[in-house]
Amino acid sequence: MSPKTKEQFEEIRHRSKETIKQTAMELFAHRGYHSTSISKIAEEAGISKGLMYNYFASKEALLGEIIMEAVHIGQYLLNQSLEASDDPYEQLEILTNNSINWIKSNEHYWKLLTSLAFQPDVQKMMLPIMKEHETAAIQKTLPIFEKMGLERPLQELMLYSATMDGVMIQYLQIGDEYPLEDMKNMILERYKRP
Amino acid sequence: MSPKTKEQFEEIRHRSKETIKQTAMELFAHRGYHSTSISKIAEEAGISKGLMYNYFASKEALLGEIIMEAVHIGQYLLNQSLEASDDPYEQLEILTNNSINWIKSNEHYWKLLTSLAFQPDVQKMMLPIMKEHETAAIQKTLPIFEKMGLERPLQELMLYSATMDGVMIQYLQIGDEYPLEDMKNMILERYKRP
Amino acid sequence: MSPKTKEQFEEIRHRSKETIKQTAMELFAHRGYHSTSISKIAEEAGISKGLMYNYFASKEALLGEIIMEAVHIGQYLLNQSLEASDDPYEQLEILTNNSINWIKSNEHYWKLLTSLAFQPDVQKMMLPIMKEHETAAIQKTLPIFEKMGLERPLQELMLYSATMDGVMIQYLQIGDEYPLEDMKNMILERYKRP
Amino acid sequence: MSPKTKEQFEEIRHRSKETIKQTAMELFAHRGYHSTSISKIAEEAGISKGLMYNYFASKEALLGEIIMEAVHIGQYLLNQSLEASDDPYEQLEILTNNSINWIKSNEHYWKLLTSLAFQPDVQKMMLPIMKEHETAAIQKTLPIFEKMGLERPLQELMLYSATMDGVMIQYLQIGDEYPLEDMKNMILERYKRP
DNA sequence: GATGAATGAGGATTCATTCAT
DNA sequence: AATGAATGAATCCTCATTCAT
Repeated sequence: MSPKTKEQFEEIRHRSKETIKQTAMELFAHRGYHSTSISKIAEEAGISKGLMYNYFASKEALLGEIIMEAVHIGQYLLNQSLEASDDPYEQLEILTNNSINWIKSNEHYWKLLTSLAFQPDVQKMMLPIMKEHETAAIQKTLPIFEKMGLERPLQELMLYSATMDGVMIQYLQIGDEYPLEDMKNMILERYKRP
Repeated sequence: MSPKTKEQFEEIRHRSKETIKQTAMELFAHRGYHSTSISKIAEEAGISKGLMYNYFASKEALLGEIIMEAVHIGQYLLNQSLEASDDPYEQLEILTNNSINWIKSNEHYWKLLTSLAFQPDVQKMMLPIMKEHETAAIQKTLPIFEKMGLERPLQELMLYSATMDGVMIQYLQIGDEYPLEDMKNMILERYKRP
Repeated sequence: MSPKTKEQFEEIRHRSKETIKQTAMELFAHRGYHSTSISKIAEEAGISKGLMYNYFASKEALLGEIIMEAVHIGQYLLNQSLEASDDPYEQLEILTNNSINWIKSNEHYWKLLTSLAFQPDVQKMMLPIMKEHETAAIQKTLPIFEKMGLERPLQELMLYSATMDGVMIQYLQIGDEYPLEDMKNMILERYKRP
Repeated sequence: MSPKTKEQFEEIRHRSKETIKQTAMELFAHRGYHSTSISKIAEEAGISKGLMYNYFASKEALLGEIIMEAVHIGQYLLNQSLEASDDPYEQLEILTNNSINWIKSNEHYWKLLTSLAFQPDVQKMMLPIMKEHETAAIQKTLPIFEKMGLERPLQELMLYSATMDGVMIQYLQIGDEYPLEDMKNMILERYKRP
């Protein structure tokens, strides 16, 4: 008889949103953003098409929230790595380890993000967010290479970042056969304390 | 007025196909595969929608031919680099230079290819081709690193390849501000004749 | 803390219904019946969507009640005008004045009613009510023109009514720039005591 | 074997567009703009839903073209009436006759236009067109009342126009039982040569 | 009385593809 | 070879209405 409390509604909303986001993320990652229909998401999430729109204003908005979540995780990961130590060599090792571990256990996210990063029509929406995030990431990461006393720290950072990107991308393409650990060790070999 | 010979017809057909492929490629690269309609391609190429289907069985087939072309160019590039010298250090330098130059002057192709490579729905179609090509490329490139006398030539090749991929991808994302030459030099620095 | 009496419940219920009706009426008038969603009405009225259905069986029923209210006001207006005098010239003057004043101070109602009156899909529902009301109105108004001793009182009534409708409609379309008073005076000029 | 000529395509296009416009106009008039779905129009016109969009960019664009057509007819009617004579009394008589005859034989158009004129959401689109047309109509019609030597020609024009609107609207509501001819004669009675 | 989550039918629109000429 | 009209399935999205609490 008594109506549901605000907290109950809050709880329901939260759970539904998370379910939808999770389902959508996996589908987007597996089949591509454009090739995943709202119908499919709803079906897979076990809800009605209409309910989607109770939680997300549009397919694009849903994607937006998923991306934001990934960006925030990325930021958290970076911050955590930097805070774990003051020594640049350790920082880089931790950052590299964290990144690779995170990728390994969250392939979905990265499959999705890379697929989006290269789709021109989606880029328009992601680009501002990504650019901002990237700038912040560079500013935070650059000190590592500066403290290492390298000659051209920015270039070193860029090469490190390109290599990490390349490795991750190839891992995503190839799968578990990819010698991720070997690659990681070879990368870290380069930035060893002299 | 003279009736066209079979060769002339072939020639016309070939040129039309090239025009369409070129147009489609640019549109795909600029706007994304899914966001580019057959109508738009036909319009841009100055032909009718119907004629498109005279040349290509489907939108997917058109995409397929574009991809194949890129793959062949990649193979040609690799072969050329390898044939230019017997010395592994020179070979790698030439290969690296060729790759980077080719990317710089054919951004369209690579934007498209990378965008496709990460779209799961397109991957299904590309993957067999790409896998085969990749295997062939590894077989051809591996000797370079072997001849260099490196400890683990395959891993070195994979890291080289990942780094090149990462650099190219970042260049495509960032554009002319990206220090492509710097990156190239830093990469080659690593594989210097001892 | 005293339990509410039946009358108090009735009173609360009545006030809630009035609030909803008023809100709905303004939204319908401003944005159109089809373009106004139940959600919007509920939100604007500060209640839940579900509660709406506690008061009104459907969107159509809500509309129906709004229309009925307007019809009743029209009837009241007409009766009041007729009762104010026995002299037909005075009666017509009062009726004309009342009508115009009422329109001026209740634009919402009339905007809505005219918009509805011309929407074929709504007409089906309104028509019986309107027809009945119209017949009653004619029966009540006709004596005015008969008492004036005009040759063809019914036709005179119809022309009067058409003119009033036209004036009101143009006023609703044009707004305060419309010379409503001038029009009124010109109309009354025609039905002056000889 | 030979492909269709440009003229043939032109002809087909023209016929299809007209069919769609005609069908849509009748449906809009009978059932209301919002209550008429593209599906229904296509079905009634005997074509596929998709074809609609080959000819009209959207439902709204289709409506727009129908409205423009009506506006042009109105302008033509007015011009023709004015050109038929120099005598204002004759001009008004011809205009009145023309208007009423046109309404009688084109109920659809006027049902649609009046229904649209009062739907707030459609108004946004129609208003600029209608306003412009109205201003032009007033400028053309005003001289009639001026030449008649009436005291306040603009007001007379407005009352005439309101009356005509009212008569037409009531005719549309009531149908053939409405004494259209009587009304017309009574109106013209007022503007008789002294 | 009261809430808002959930439904699902229906609507506008897009687009790869076919086909008569 | 060439055209573009025509199709219809699929897509995103809206919204009146129901219902468990």
